[in-house]
Amino acid sequence: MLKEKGIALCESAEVHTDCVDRKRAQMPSVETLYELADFFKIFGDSTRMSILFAIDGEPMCVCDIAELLGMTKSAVSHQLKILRQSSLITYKKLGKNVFYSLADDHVRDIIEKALEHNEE
Amino acid sequence: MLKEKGIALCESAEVHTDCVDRKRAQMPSVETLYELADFFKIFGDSTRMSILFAIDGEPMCVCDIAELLGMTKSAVSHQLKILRQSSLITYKKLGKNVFYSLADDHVRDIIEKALEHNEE
DNA sequence: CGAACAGTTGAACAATCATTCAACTGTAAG
DNA sequence: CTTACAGTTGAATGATTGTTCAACTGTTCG
Repeated sequence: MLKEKGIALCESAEVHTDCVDRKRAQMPSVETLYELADFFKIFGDSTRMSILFAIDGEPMCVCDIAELLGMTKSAVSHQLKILRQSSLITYKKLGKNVFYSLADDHVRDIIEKALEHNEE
Repeated sequence: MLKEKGIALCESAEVHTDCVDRKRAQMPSVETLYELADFFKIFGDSTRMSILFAIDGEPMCVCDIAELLGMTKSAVSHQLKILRQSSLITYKKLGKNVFYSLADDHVRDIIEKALEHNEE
């Protein structure tokens, strides 16, 4: 039964394995999927998101970011470490202060795309 | 001290409040920041990311997605619910099966942007 | 040198979250 | 009607994770 059909919908039990096999061939590697998820995970926290907006345009030191966000320097520093390890931000020491800024424009692009989606 | 300077770097204690105030005026609302973080949080899981790739192009039923990912139908269904609640996917009932597909092209765009970043 | 401030770090705690398990609904077929 | 399969759901469990706290490093300034 159900021998016709090309790539339409999988509707019988026999076709399902075909469907799965076809999909499996198109799927990205497991490593890519994990990297992608880990990448988005970085943006999935309001503190980190706030920090990214804070240091956008003009670099800021930890102390000021903490005051801006109403958080402790420690909490901010922990999140800055995560952002640093993901190469999303860079820093520059100046006396007692450490100034953080966005690593590149790519970060801005992605957030902007999400903002567009958000406004719909 | 340090009376000159325009918008350069904040280097003394007095200027810091200026810097913070300036930034505060440019920051998005707290609600926007939370919405943005919550949006990215959805993508920040490898199972959900895999599901999005699976149903890209051709719709798939829960059963097949589960087999493709090597997971239980229950685990997949739980994640599908989250994706549904975020309006990232839609579904269509056909007999015993429920076929899921991407809600719009916006989702593809964002993932593609991340893939670009990932390949650098 | 010593006090004060900026920043980092590790452990502990609390909250969040993904998966499992079992029970359930609804549809298709014998 | 009854069996079998697809899918959903809620509670429980285990893992992950953000924040707090305290201790520490390093720099500036008196």
